Amino acid sequence: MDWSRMGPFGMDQRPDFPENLADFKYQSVDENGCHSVEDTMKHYLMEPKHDNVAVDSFLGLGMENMGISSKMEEFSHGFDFNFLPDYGGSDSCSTQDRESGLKLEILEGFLDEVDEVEDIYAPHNLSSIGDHCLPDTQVKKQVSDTDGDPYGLMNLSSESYSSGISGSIGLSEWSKETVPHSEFKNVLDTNSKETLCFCEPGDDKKPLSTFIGSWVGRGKSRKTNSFNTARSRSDCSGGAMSCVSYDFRPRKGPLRKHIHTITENALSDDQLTSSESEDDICVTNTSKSRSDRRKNQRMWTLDEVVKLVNGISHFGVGKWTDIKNLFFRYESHRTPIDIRDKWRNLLKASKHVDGEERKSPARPIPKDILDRVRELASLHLKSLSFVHDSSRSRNISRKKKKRS
DNA sequence: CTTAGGG
DNA sequence: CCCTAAG
Repeated sequence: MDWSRMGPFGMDQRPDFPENLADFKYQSVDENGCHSVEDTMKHYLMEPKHDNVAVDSFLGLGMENMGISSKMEEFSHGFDFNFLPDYGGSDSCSTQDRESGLKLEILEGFLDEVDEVEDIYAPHNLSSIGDHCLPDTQVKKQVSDTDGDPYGLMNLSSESYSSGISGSIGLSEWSKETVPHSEFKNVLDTNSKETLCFCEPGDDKKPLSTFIGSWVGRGKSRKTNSFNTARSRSDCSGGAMSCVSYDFRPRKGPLRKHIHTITENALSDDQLTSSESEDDICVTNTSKSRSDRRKNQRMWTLDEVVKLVNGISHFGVGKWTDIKNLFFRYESHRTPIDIRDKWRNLLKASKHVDGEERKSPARPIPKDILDRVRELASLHLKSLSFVHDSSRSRNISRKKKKRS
């Protein structure tokens, strides 16, 4: 395959591209005049392949302005596309799994049509949990097969962290990044993916009930919001491809009422006993004191921090929504704002390091990560000043034009 | 809606 | 983590 001609997702690997057109047809039966098969298909066929992950935004530097876009090709050659999920189904999923998954997807599609309440999902196939955890070993092997682990990521991941790290990109040292395997899965795999959260280490471990709870969307227009990619790629929330919002964080105001409605309709209370759902249920007093606020606080795991840093080196500083959608898609908490806040804190921490590590923070951030934070920060500043300079030069040239 | 900044 | 104002 000629990878150089492909975007990050590859030609055949659009995450939301239906694998089986015949099956897909069934889904698109539409009585509300939403999407005809043809329309939807056209949509899929015509749209650019990867408007979400622009290669040239990898460095967050607006490289096209720096005149290195011509190098994009050699750039692409440098990529190790191993991090891409295999949508062709050659390794992790048997064809059988895939088919049954698809059929269930169809059923869910119907349910989705019937039920306005935002997407309640059951896993396609619980047995697929194993399948999805399985690539772990391969994944790790890949990492060690490529040139190692410059940021000690492997050390950060516990043994059971099966979403793992599935590849690296052969750029300069600083921009070498890893992309979480689980983040790149097909929409069809959505639920099995949520199961991957089981395997995540640290205090973020989610019990089954959480897992169930997070099938319930947050409601509101967050549907397209938290699933920005869906909106930008094609409006799949309209019918055929159902998109899930995993945002389940409690909110003040009318939204809370909505969540209650959903949960009451969808799940019995004893199913909602996990930490995450508890948050939703318990926090009924709308006016929270400052200490109560902390109840919602979820410590950032090291893995999350790494993901954040990777996300920033991927999209650049400020692309919080992009980072959320790509790297934190299945962290139901962690809104783009949270991510931004964490970055701000990291920045603070990275600046403090040279003085004395004041009061040795409870959860010290590894030095290499802080180094990377600093690197990215300085890079961001550079790009800012670059923008500034270019805009200034533009203005100057405008003035010159005006004169002449 | 998304982001930045302040609390 | 939350709130608000600005693009």
